[in-house]
Amino acid sequence: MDSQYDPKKVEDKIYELWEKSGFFAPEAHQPQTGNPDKRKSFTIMMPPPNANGLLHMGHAFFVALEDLMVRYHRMKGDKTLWLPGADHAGFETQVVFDKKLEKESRNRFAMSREESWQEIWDFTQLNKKNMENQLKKLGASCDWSREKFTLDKDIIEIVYDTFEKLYEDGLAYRGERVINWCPKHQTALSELETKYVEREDPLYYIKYGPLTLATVRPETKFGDTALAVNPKDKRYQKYIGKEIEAVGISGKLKFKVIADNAVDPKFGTGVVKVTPAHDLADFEIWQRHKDEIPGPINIIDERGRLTDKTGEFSGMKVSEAREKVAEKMKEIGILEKVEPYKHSVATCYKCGNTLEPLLKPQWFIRMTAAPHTQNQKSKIKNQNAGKSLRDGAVNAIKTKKIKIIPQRYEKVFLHWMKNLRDWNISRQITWGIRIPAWYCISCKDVKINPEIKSKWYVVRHGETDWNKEKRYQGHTGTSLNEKGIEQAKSAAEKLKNKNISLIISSDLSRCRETAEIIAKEIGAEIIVDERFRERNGGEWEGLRIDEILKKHGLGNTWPLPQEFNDIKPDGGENWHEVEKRVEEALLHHKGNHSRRNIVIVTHFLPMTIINKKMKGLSQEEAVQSSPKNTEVFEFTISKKPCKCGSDLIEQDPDVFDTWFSSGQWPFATLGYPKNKDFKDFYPTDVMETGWDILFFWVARMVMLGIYRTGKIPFKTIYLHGLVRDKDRQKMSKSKGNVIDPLGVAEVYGADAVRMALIMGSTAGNDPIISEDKIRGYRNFSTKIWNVARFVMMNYDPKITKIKPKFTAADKKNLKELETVKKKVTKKIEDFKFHEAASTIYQYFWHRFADKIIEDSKPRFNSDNLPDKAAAFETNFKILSESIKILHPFMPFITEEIWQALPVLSHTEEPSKNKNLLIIESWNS
RNA sequence: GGGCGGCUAGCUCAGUUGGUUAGAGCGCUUCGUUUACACCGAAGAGGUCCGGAGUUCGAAUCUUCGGCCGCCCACCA
Repeated sequence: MDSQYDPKKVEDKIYELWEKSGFFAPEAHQPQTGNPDKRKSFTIMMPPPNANGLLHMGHAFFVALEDLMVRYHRMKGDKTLWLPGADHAGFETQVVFDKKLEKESRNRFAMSREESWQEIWDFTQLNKKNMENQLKKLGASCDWSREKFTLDKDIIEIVYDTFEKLYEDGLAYRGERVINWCPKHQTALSELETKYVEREDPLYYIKYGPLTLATVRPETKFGDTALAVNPKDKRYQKYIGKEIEAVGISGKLKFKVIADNAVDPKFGTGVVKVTPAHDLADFEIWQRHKDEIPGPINIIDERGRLTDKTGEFSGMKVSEAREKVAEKMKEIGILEKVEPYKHSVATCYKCGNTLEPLLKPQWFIRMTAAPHTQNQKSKIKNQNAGKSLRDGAVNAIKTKKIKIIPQRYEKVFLHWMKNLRDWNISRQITWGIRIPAWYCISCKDVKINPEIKSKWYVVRHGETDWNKEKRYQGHTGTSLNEKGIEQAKSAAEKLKNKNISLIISSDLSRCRETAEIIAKEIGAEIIVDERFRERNGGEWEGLRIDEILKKHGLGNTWPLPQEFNDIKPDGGENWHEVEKRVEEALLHHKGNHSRRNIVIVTHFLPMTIINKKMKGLSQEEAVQSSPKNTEVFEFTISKKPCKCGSDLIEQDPDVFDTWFSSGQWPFATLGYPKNKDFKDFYPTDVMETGWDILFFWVARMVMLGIYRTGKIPFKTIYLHGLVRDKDRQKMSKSKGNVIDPLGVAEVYGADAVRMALIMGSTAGNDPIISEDKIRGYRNFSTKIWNVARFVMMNYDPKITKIKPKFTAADKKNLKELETVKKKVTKKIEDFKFHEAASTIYQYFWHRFADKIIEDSKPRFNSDNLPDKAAAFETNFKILSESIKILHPFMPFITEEIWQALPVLSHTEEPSKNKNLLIIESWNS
């Protein structure tokens, strides 16, 4: 054995040994005693790291804590499962990806949904792979065979079922509401994703006829629909219910004055303007006074610019418009005064931009309402049935079914629960689980998780030279050019893996060629139907489009004017005739092939017509959405036709808030409700995670877990803090104080990093880590190593066969070891990991190494063999027992030493340990 | 506007239901190579436990008032 322990030489080797043994899986290890079927289970769901980057110290921290518990319970003989996973992390990943695009001067709004999805998918898969390796380097003894990704098929199915159940219970609804909108990321955010920052802004006092009101947002005045005062405010009694006339920027205005309790008479002048489209409070005022005052007027768009309803300010950014509007008000004399004013402004927690309250249809979850039906699917009978999501969770905490460590967070939890608002779960980004809400194309009726009969993909042929030269090409058959062939190939790529068995093509060569290229890729049969031909141009064939337009006295504008469609050229067709045959064909094929996923390869005009027919568009709308070469239109046919008769449906474009799906993690990963794992491991035991996601994640897991399964998702919530540097600063790339856990693990060993994270950190408080500290525990590794070296140096198989004569001190020392073990056990059970760690650290170094071993040294020099044997055996016992106790904290070095220790026997020949330390019994 | 946490050795932190002389690591001082380890050992210096008042035989610990630092929550136009 070398005088110093080299983690680089052993860690990978040891991890491989563990992994190959299969003991990370709960069923692999059967304890020597007791009925294996009656074993207690111990389960931790690993908080799935976001698959959008590398692991940082925070991850290393949870690995240290969770692995400690898991290894301890595994050694205790529990059926121990630590289930690893990765999170697609919707918005977070989208932001990372958007930044990456920005660097490459691209942006997601210019990409198709499929394109950006695929790219993010590849990106996350790569990260996921890296993260798995990193977790292994840190020694995580999780069951890789059960690893889950939040976008796994089975997880998505469970998430969909939950959504459907919520919908049927009346707890999920689509509502038009004022939501927080980030103009940079172009998506709605939940209450939790907003960060309020204190800001000083001008407070404008504006004259509205006889009244004056104070506002920080004069630019929203175009969206005002009323004025409001407090009903008890004596000053304004005479105006309540009356209409007042005011001079506005764009002429005279009339507003009704209403009375609402939300108005604070002490603030400003006690009068507020009501802008229901751009302020949540105002929106709610409007809802209470729907009959009296006009509804919302949208005057700010998704990019944070004023809309065309604002006249000269249209297109301006909000901040710019604010100044301009105020100037104008000053000009016309309605701006009374301006005061500086401190208030908090909602900003995007990611980019810091000011959020715009906008009115948008979104899906919400009711947090405080009881489910209004007990649908057939919910067979769960328990005390939480019929309770709101909130009440179920509150109940679990109050009755201590779920304990939070540290306990003070129970209060925080309950307080947050008290103030819950409905949860917006729609996000307008591509990356995430698409909401399984579908709408009937004609009557917009909502269908959740509808059964889909088939999908139709309508594709336009690739480019021909005539297309390129902008010449009219109706029934003339020309071939694809080189670009056209490439286009057809890329269309084929998009249609791969869609289970398509039939291609219906126009018989014209450019379509047939496109169809053949697609068929070659996806392996479907082709049938031709000449009714899908392009409009016959007759005398126009081969002429340049602009010539044709000129000849008929039509302007050369795009889209082509209606008159163009109505003309019937000599020997050709007009729009109407094409429409007739295309519709006929469509009906025919729908009758015959509606159960199959099919591709129709056709032309510009027939495709426009199909789009019009399928989606019930007006001709004008259809023309607006005309296809480019090889563009694909997708149609979904529902198994069950809508009440209105149509069977075409389209899916909501939005995706779920990430936390909606990860909120179902504990039961979804266990395959609720069918999988045996669910029975075996749910409720899980400990949810170990950071306090910063108590509301985001933990609260949602409690609510959704209870709602869906009727049982709490975990018994104990252990919250850890945020890892900080030695100056108590948050670690961040911009501060340059980030310590890469894998980097330091490489130098000092994963054991040292883990120990450094656990020592001196208590639940709920921020742990402090520095390279010095890690170096300190590397030194401890060396100490352990050398103690083992010393003990084994005195190993002599001949002496071990001699009956040892233990001294009183030996007995006392062995007794003390037992006490230490009991203490460590108790501390672990009580979730006081740092105390457990420091107990064994203290004992091992300053009792065992410094005292017991030192005292034993002279005994090895004597010829008193029974005493020598006793000295060795005492040391050996303390060493091997300490190694065991240290294992959950420092798994690698302890396993390495364990493997080097012989099994002591007074009778038989000594042999190597057969067991791996990870499954050595803690109790014996 | 509510609420939470922290304040203990030069630094970073522990400190169980109130109970001897308040602990550890790092740092500092002196000494030391002996059957492992200098990534070590021995000895040592270093404290008004944020401040005041109270309860108690006894307070770092409980109560109360105040100070500073950090954080969370809340539809302040």
